[in-house]
Amino acid sequence: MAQVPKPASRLERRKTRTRQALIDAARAVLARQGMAEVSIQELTEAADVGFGSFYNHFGSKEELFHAAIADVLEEHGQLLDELTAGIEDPAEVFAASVRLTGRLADTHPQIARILTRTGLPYLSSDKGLAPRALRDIRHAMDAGRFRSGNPYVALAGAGGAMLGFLQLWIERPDMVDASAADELAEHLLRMYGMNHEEAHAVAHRPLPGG
Amino acid sequence: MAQVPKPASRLERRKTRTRQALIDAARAVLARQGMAEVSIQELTEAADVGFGSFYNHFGSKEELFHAAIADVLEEHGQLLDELTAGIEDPAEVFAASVRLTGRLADTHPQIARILTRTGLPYLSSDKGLAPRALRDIRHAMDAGRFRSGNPYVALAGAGGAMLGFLQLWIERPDMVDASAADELAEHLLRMYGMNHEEAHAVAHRPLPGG
DNA sequence: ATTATCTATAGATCTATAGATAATGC
DNA sequence: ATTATCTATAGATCTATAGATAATGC
Repeated sequence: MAQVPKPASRLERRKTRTRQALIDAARAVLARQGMAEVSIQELTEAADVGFGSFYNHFGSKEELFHAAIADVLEEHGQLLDELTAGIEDPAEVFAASVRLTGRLADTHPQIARILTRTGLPYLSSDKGLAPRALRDIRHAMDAGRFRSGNPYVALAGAGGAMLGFLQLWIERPDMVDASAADELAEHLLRMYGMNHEEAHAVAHRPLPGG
Repeated sequence: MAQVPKPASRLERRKTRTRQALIDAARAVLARQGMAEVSIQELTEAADVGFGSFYNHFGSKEELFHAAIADVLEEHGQLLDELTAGIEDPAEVFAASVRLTGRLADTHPQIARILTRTGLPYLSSDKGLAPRALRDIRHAMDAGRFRSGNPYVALAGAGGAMLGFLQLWIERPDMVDASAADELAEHLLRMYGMNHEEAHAVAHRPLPGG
């Protein structure tokens, strides 16, 4: 579902469709259960694709799941880029990303579940969400909005806290809501050195995209 | 390895030993690879136990891995309880737990790896580390050391940040060290409402147990 | 003519159980 | 005599490939 340059020939398009059907099936599985509890057979059936076609696209189940996770991370990363494109204050860009990602448990439960299940090891990936978050943190540090420090450590902390928050929301939906995501953003701003007032203000400005 | 009342008869002791051998083998596997990539056969061989004995103790691989994770969480939870037993200030108890847990990547790499691989879903478990962390957070809130709020949300954030930190240390050991764990604790204290000075002080007091 | 997809299957696991063996209890 | 462990194996998957079919390109 992550956006890609349009395929050239009809043959290419068919190939892409088959591949995406497999990825979509893998995403559905990832949101529900572990990658272990599914056979390639079941995946191709869910994708409505012949069993043998699987090997035209992926060498193993792991490869498919990896592609599916990359697809999810890229999709959400692009969405965040679009929604925050108009924001000037780099601290607010970061805060808005946190608030929007925190809301995923409600707005895009599939993505939220995939993130909590598989996200941690991707916090130091060079594709998807991690490099974007790193960029935003660096911008905020350079602009003097965040106390400067090691941006990787900052990212690991913020990203981990985000995943913990989503995990809680998914497991105990009665205990968390969208305003809690705003508070999480506020907390993280404070963690990066902002004072209480300003952190509160920045984390409660109007949010793009609803 | 988590401590248990001593077994009664010699028969009981033998049974316990077999069970623990399986759990230890599972822990070694969990630190290295996913639970999927190992057969029961390989686990019993690693434990030096007859294949059939597995089913005397566990109904499935998942059951064994669950027991192994509980074992790890309980072991580290007990260690933290012992080491922080002499600390009066509840904020310092919390900070010391964070600092000690952050150091696991260096002091107990197996435990650290197991936590990053499997810890997130156990953040709302009622056994192991989660209930202890919740207790400490509540104490600190009751004592007015932390700004009060929803302790579950606080735990999810802190626990997630911890896991992200361990993940980073494991993957990029050049980028993190023990003092970074102290800074993480300081950041979390700030997140819970402490001012900069005091957070710094509390997160840098002498640490029990080395 | 080329390329992707589909169907069918051989061979390789892997799990769960049955029955035999060894250790402990009394 | 009882209980746990061990060995061996039947049956059930599951993966990877070979060969046939269908769709597209030229």
